[in-house]
Amino acid sequence: MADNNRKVRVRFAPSPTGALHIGGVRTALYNYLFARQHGGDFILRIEDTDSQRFVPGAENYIIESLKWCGIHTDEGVEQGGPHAPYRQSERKEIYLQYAKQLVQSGNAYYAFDTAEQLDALRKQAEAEGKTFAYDHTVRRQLQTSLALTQQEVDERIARGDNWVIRFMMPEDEDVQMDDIIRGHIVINTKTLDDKVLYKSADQLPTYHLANIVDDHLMEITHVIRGEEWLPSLPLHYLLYRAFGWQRPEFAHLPLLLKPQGQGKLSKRDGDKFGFPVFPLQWDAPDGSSAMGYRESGYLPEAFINMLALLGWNPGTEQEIFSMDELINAFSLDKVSKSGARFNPDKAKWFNAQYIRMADDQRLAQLVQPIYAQRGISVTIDRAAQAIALIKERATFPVDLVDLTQKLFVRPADYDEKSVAKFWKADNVARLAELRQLLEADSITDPAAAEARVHEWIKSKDYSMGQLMNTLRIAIWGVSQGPSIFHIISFIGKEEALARIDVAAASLGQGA
RNA sequence: GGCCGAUUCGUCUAACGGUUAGGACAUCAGAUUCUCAAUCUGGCAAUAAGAGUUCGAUUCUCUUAUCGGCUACCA
Repeated sequence: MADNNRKVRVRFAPSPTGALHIGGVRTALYNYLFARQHGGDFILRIEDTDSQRFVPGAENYIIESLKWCGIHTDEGVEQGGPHAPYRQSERKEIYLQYAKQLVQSGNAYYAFDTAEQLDALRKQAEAEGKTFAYDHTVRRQLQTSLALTQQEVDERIARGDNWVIRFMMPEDEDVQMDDIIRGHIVINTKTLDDKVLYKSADQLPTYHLANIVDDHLMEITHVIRGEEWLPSLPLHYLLYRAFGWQRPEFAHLPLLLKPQGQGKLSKRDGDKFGFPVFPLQWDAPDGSSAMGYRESGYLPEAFINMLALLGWNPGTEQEIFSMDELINAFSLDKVSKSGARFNPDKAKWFNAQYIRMADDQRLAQLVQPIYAQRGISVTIDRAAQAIALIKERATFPVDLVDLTQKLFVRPADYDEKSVAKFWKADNVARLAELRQLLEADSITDPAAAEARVHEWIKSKDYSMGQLMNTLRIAIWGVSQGPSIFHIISFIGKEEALARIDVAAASLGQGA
């Protein structure tokens, strides 16, 4: 059915009902990767056909999120394009004519039931232990254009009665469908109901109609969306057939599951799991706010890499992928079929890998505000040098500052445990000797200085671990951290000697 | 309830009828280091259950179980 000569065009079509969660971002990402790999277009369409659930700011949030992720749209609400507008609320007029076309062709009908009447029918069915379905068994008994005369229908519409247009589902037909990820699927229409295509409540189409019409008009070739849409695939197939349109290929992605508990990840989950579910911080109109990956210190490349591997894998053992590598390696038939629960630890690991690979200057820029916040003034170059010393031990940008802070500011206090362990009379006396040695040394080359000091310690038959840690406490405040000679060479000899003196004055001679 | 989908280490996954069922994260040891990380080495750890088909099933079929989705004038 799909014509392989058509240029690949895919869309990400979120509903602006709140922040985009990571499942949505992943759907966008897979669409983007697929488009780029095939030299096609990636379109951002906003499906705001639910006036009740519309949330101001959500659309902008979606756009900003995609930008941060490095997912570039070719056409969409922001930059426009040949099929503008890309916001369904601005395409209102289009849908009604298509809905009417379906009525005319005998594929849909008007229904005049009120919400109360439908409610009553559902309650009644429930009381009988059944589930009410608006389908072929009832559509001729209810107030529909199938049961009423043309004249009655015209009158009701003319006098302003509420009406909807419903799809007329075939009574008993096996719909044969193909999904790129799931293969062949068959569903009998007996189990399906007559879905509303056009709503009276807000004079807008439902998702089903708007989606098919727009995908057709926008020449979408592949629909890549979440698995929650699988049940409506037969309806969509039938709609394409009713219109006589060429339908796109479909791929239904496995869902992202809640990290704990059960169910699919939802927007309401916010960051209650101790890590974000949103790409960017989301300040909801109700005043609540949820953390984002960006604000938590994730690099967008790490975030994307982690997300790409959640439900897809290249079949090789490669795990670190740049966006370009992803575009190259991505393939829909390597997308897994089952839902994925993601692992916060693995996400952190990815971030650490990317911090390690990141350019020192870039990290210094990124972290500059944190230094400033702590009242530490450093140049980018100096910060970059400091970061180079410790970046392989950082997971988040804030770690870079934590780990380098004392390169710029003397230790404010001395770690109790370290002091108890190493700040002893013997060690302190030897530290005084070592101080003299250092004073006489140039310490321009950390490795050479280290070699000289180590040799001296050995010649004196002192304990390496004891003395070096005593020195570390004096200079660094705690018995952990980067190479002490790198520290000394970074802060300079004068500062190092001063720190030894300060420590001696404040910690005394030791026990 | 009905319909649809899924089911490999704790987690993400590889193995498209023949492997000692592989990797990564996490975890636990050891090595290394001036310390802490990082790094390296090694360990623990899985085919939901039961029937078939087959010389041979993680892989194909069926049943059961479990999980998930949908079942709105929401998307």
